Amino acid sequence: MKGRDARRQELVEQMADHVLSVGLPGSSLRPLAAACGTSDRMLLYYFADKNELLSATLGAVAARLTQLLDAALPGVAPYAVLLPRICRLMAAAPMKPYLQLWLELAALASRRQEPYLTIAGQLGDGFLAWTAARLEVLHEAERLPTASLLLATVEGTVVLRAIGRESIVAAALGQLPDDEPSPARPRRPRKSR
Amino acid sequence: MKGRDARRQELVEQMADHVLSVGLPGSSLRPLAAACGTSDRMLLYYFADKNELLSATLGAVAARLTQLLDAALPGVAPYAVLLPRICRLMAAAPMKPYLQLWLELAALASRRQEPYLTIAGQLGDGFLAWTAARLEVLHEAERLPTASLLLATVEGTVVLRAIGRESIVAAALGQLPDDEPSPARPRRPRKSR
DNA sequence: CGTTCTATGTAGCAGTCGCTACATCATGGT
DNA sequence: ACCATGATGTAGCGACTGCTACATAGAACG
Repeated sequence: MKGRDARRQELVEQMADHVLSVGLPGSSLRPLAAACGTSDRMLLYYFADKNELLSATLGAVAARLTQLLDAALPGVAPYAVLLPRICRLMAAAPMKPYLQLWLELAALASRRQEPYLTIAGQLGDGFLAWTAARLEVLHEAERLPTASLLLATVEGTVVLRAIGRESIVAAALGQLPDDEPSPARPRRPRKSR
Repeated sequence: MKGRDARRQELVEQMADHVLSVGLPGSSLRPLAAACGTSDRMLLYYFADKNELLSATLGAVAARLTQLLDAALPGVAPYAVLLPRICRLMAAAPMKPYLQLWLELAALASRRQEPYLTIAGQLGDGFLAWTAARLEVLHEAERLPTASLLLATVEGTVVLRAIGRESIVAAALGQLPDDEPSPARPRRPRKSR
């Protein structure tokens, strides 16, 4: 009885691993159960149905992502610096599973399917808050609009990278400083460090 | 014998209708066949397998999208005007089925699955070319980087709208002119204040 | 006329999907 | 000692998946 919630949490964490590695299409009950070392029968013993099970799992994934993002980029920076910085963060290997899942969520949310729409929406809000908190801004009134614009652009680079067009991302960011706000712009990064 | 290619084309167009209305998840053989008034048996008579069938269908969808986009926005405009203009175009009703499909494609492409990766990549290139052609730019060298940045931001707004966050899109575009490049910026158009 | 080729129907295969009915076993409270 | 409860296995259902084997009708062609 008391172990029940604990067991649920164990399962959720293991399912989160699985969902992150194979995504939603590979997350039917039997593979999920196998990844937990149990049976589909038991998953539906601990969870009412697949929807509840997936909601819990995606919640856990979201929590991990939040933690991962909070750990990265502790500093604050103005728009022109923050944008390429976040884009590079999103291109890093540890983010890949999350972003693949994120796109699957977005596609399902686009068809207004629950629970995906709600979960994706919350994740989006979290993203925006995280971005806004890291944005250095002259007037407070600019913070949310600027963070929104920044978030949109970052999301766009995620899509472009997903379809194998890193070149477009690079060209887009070429419009902006590499890292520190450098005034003149030779595309070659400085060799010293 | 010769009617074969014509028949294939008929089927492709009808399947394109169906895919646009229900997306890839609802596009298994039997529903697709029903939408064409035929049987799964016949689809696989005209196409080698589901992959070939889907590739052809998505190609037709891409052609329609290209036509639709070329018809819209004949004019040329600078970055700050073109961005909100394209974003508004993407928010228009006729674009919705295409963008839902686009996100599904992006999600599959993100997992490097063929033929989706290739098709999505080509669509992305088309988008970029289309954007670049409509961008008014001071120096030709800026065209591609600027169009890339614009495209990324537009794609981002598509994602944000997909997850039901039109508010974020609005905030982001609030950073930019509504249509004509007007210098001062009271958010309420034209009226007194 | 007879044959051959194209188009189509009917049936079904082996697999997966989410989900459930039923049986069993162990444990712990009374 | 008995029984209730919780945990788990086994088996299966009905629907769906992509795909195929077989049969057949009709048209084309010799």
